[in-house]
Amino acid sequence: MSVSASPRRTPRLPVADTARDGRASQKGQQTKAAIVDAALGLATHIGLEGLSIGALAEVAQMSKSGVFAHFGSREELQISVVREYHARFEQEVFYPAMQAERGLPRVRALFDNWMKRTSVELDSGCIYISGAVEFDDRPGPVRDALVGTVHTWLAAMHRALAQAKEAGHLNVDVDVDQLRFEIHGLILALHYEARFLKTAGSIERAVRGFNNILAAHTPG
Amino acid sequence: MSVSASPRRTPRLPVADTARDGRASQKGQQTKAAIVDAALGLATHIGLEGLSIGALAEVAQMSKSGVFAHFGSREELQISVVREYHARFEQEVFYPAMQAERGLPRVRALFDNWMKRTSVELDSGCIYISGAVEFDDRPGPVRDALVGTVHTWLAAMHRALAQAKEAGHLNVDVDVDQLRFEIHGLILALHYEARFLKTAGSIERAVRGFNNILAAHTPG
DNA sequence: TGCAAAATAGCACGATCGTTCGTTTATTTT
DNA sequence: AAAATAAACGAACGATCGTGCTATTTTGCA
Repeated sequence: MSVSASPRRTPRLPVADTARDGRASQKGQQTKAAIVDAALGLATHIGLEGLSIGALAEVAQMSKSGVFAHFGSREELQISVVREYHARFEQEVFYPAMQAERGLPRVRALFDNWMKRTSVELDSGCIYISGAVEFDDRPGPVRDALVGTVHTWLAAMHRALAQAKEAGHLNVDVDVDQLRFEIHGLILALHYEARFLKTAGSIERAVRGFNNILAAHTPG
Repeated sequence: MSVSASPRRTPRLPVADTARDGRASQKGQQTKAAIVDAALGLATHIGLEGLSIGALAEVAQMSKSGVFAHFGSREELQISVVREYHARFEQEVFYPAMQAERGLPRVRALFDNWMKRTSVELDSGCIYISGAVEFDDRPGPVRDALVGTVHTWLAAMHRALAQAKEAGHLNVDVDVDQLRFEIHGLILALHYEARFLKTAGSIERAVRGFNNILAAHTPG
């Protein structure tokens, strides 16, 4: 029987079945993971929209239909990529920073990791940024997934800032949302100028910008 | 004789011949202008990469080949769009601001117009930003055209800031490049949060950010 | 070891892509 | 007016796209 012989029209949705039971080593899961890994590599270079199943199959050394069967639709593939990116972002940026103590240290750690990721991936690009451009007025589940994960991340940043304020590391009158907005701008400028314009010293500019912002809002 | 019976291989290059002589009203020029206008409208919504000759022909109510003949290649079409966007950007943002007096007033005018453009075009998008994502690691003439016009604009902003410093409107120790970087970040954050995340109040955030930056670098 | 199920391949489809070519229609020049 | 040039069209090309089928192979379990 065919894999895609589901009721009809509905595109299969194999999705979040990362082995509900103990053994997660059904062959399929691990090839799917490999495909998503390759897809992420492609998507960071050419964007979620540029990601094609044919090119992906070539990279993964599989047939188009073999790749396709794992997702049921291109959209589902894109969403998987977004989720994978989110997971790695969390792993590289968020969790390590949570080991820094609450308040300014943690805020600094978050920003540092964020910046590091943005500048390390200068030859691969950030999906949160490229995806924003590709899906800013293209409604649908991919956009929803993107918005969701970005919101999650920005909310984490917000929380860290709010805690810094509570801890007295920031002035009492500081507007946390405003701070978050300005910090976000620094990252975006870093990404734009370093990756697109190839302007030297962008990382240092971002760091200085961050310090400028903090200086304006820290007591003393 | 056929229009496209040129030497062979070389894609025609009608390009920058906006009527070297007096009368610029060769029929072709004005349809080309109309096509570029329509192309710009499409490109701001779906990006330079999303721009297809088929879709453009439909919008322009012409045949695909009729549209194509005006450019000789898709790349040349994209470049034409970049140039047109640049021209309008200059007209809307740069020139009006040059009537404000040198120094801080002009800097403010430039930022205001830039912001206005970024937020007015919230449903259409900025090609300098979407193009940066689409062409950040895709070398070629389109990328070159984009980088060139963006540099031109950022240099203009830089100049205005330098003049403000000379005029004593900014502290003598201020780093103009740093300021420009941070201001650029505010615009990018505005574009990202307002257009993609649809966060309310982003414009006010950008304005406040701008004032914060200036406050940190103005005397008194 | 055998068998059902899952995973992958193969092939074909309709659509759309950029581009080429030959022809026809408009416009301009003589 | 005719002759010459420019502009626009229509059809076709090879490629690639996502997706739908049907086989075939591989896998995991009895």
